[in-house]
Amino acid sequence: MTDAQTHLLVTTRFEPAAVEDRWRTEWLASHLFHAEVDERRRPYSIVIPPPNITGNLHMGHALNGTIQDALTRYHRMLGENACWLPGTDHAGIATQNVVEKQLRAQGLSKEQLGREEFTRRVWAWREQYGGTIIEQLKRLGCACDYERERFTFDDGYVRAVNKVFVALFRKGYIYKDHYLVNWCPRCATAISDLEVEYVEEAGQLYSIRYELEGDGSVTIATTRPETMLGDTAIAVNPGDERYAGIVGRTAILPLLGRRLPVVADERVQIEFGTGALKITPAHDLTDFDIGRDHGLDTVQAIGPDGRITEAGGKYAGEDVAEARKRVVGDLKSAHALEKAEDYVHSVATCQRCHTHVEPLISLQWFMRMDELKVPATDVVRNERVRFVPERWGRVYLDWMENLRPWCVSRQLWWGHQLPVWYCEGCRETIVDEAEPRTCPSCGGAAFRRDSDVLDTWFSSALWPFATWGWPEETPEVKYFYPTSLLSTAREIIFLWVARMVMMGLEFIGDIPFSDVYIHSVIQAADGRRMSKSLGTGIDPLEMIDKYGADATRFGLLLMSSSQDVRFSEEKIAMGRNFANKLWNAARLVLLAAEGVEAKRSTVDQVDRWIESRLQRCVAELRGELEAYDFAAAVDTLYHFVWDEFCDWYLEMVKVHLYGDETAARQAAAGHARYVLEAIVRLLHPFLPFVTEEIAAHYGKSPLLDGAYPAIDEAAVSIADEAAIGRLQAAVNALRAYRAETKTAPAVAVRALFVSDGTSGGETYQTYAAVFASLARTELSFAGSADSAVYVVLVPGGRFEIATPAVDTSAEVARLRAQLDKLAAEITRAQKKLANPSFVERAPDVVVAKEREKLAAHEASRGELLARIAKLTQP
RNA sequence: GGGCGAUUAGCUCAGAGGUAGAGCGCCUGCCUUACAAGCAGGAUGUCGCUGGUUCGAUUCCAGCAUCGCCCA
Repeated sequence: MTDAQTHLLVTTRFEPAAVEDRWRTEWLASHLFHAEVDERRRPYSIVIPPPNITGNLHMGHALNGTIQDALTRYHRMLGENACWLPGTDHAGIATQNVVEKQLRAQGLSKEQLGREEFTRRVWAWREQYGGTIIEQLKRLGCACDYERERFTFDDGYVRAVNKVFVALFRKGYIYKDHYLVNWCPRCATAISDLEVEYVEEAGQLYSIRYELEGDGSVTIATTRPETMLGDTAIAVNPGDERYAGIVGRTAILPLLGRRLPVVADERVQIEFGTGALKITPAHDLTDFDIGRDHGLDTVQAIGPDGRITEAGGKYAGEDVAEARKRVVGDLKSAHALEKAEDYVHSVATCQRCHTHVEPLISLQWFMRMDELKVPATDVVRNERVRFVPERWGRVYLDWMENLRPWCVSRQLWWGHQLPVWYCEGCRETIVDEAEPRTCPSCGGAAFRRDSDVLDTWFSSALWPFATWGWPEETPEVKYFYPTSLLSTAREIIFLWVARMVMMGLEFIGDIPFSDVYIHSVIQAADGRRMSKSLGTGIDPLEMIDKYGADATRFGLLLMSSSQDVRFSEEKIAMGRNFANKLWNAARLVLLAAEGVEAKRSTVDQVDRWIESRLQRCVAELRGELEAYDFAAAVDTLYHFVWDEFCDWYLEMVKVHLYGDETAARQAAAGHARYVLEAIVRLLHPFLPFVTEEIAAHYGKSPLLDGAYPAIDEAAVSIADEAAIGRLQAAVNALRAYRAETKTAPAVAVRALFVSDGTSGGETYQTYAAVFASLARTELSFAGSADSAVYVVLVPGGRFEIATPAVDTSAEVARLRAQLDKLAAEITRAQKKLANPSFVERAPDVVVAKEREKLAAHEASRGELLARIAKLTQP
């Protein structure tokens, strides 16, 4: 016996930890996951949605990683040239915040260090911690092409970003403008709409009276009274009769005395508050639009530091909260405050630091989306880019329709600095990929670079092609682009997916991926969001430690769904149990089939049956994978392996494996090996470690280099399935009989089969040994039935069981109970068939099936009645 | 305010126009020589409510209720 076989023999429990470490090392050392351009093979490529370098693996990453890995391995085994490219995102604000926090702990600020030194520190931080999440993906078993790992801030990537910026600028899509942006006073930068989180807060709705010049007044309602310092008009809806008379008049701003025109605008909601709206163009988007359309003044009352500006008169320098208090107090004193009611409203906050966001007019760089979004909308509408589940395609389209210009500049130090220079001589703006030597306008040679950096998503948008080496014309771009799939979380639809599609179409002239799979959000077990701050997060690495990576992957896939799901540790435990089951099945087969090669055999009906079932399993599985239905795929395999292969096939085949006939033993062992090897390959994309470990025992590792089992329709046999199905039903009936009659496990039962003239008996005769082994029942097929007092109905007839100690009344009760059930079924079927509408309008197959059922039940009832009559004879 | 999704066994979730399923948990019996992370057997449901379509609805449609998510 070899060492490997000894190991098999003694390891009755699969221990993941050591096995996983060994294979991970082996796979990486042998460059198994690396893919090269190969025109002769069909490419299958995935670029990972790059996690932040500040990130740690959470459940979402783990699920997404498992999905991408399963698909990568699956396609690789289908013979495609699969490449899954990993990498990370430099994550502007997030990373800057992390490093600033670290500096603060040392009593330092980034201003003290200066930009250059600060950037150097961030790079140092990145060197130390930025690779964490990629290492964690390795623990999950992810078959990424780690040799191709990219970072959104590596040198080549910077070139791609600059090239894109310059090109879009030259096309006129990128421009500089004063516009209202979301400003985070704490982060001191503009942030995008998508980085704003709306939080319900208890506040107050203030009604403030503005006197009109001449006579009268108008009352407006606002939740932010301090913004009145920036008011430049009052607006009412033109259809609002209450205010028809005041349009065109002038109101006086309380406290400051500024004169405000009263304008009419459709955008004012008649129902809200009093129906009259104060207009603060510098601090509200609707007001900004109204102001622009009516040519109103813009007064910036709140500055970038979140404090009242000089325009706010005596309130200048106060922060927003203080100013609100004082303004309200002063309004009260001036009798301009009519009322203040409690009011719950949603407040814009910064997703990163939860500071209240101030809409602020500011000079920023914008990107116009009007032209770019047209083709990007088309490709989703005509399904060249397909969303799964498809409803997310509509979400994408809705968002695209309402796109506003994208503010791409950020006032940060960590990020892609704009490729924009200003001539120190003539103030000329020069946009180019490299610093200019001389000013094209004045010939000067001194420049100042724009200090802003680009929104992180500007660079992420290039990920599907910049990762393959663009703007170089690399073979990779040609071969692996468009990629096959982007698998991601739903919030990413806006952040990345949409922008990747626009950029891909613009710069490569083709879609970045054909499929977009949006995976489930995994919530905490109690239905809350999984989050570190709530303490509801569960670390996938802990699950890997506890149950193994295979089990974690299996559980996550089982949880995945087309909707949100709650985390279920039970499902991971199922994965562990399943891996263990597979391991033990492999032990049985490999030890029993020692020295026998895998060899398909069709002599035995049981062998043909499992082959037929295997084919159905493969067909089902393939369909489910094509549909990205991972939970179903994993469930299909689970039940095939456990219920059919282990519980039935292996149990039945033991008769031969442990039997005396060499030929039958060899055939059975060869076929069992053949099926086991197919199963191992089928499971490999989901449970890579345990399957590799098993395959190594018969010298077929690495599995990735092998083929995925193909469908062989010819091997599906309805007749064999029917025959073995009857055998299973008969064994089940005998087991139920044993349980009902409390027959001790050690007691063998003797049963006489009496045929009802239909098929079934032949199989029972052939597999009498199976009954002995699975139901501890010795069958006979000839003899007298007279002594039989117990009856077990089975397909094709009945078993009559003679037992020395006959309990007639118990048996009659048992049969009567069966009779009751049958009677209910018969009544139901009769009723249905008696309904003329049913017989006329239901499909013929359905009616025929109902008739068959009725006939079968009536026959069984006959059997039962006869036995009861016999038993109750005096 | 607009949109999307959910409501099925004690729990977590599948499912499908034709007699309701899985895993876990529960009950009974088994350390049967692959596996007690196992084997065999068993119990459990007005499929959220109200209407409609249909021969037939838990499944399709409408409305309602409750919960969740996204967008504003």
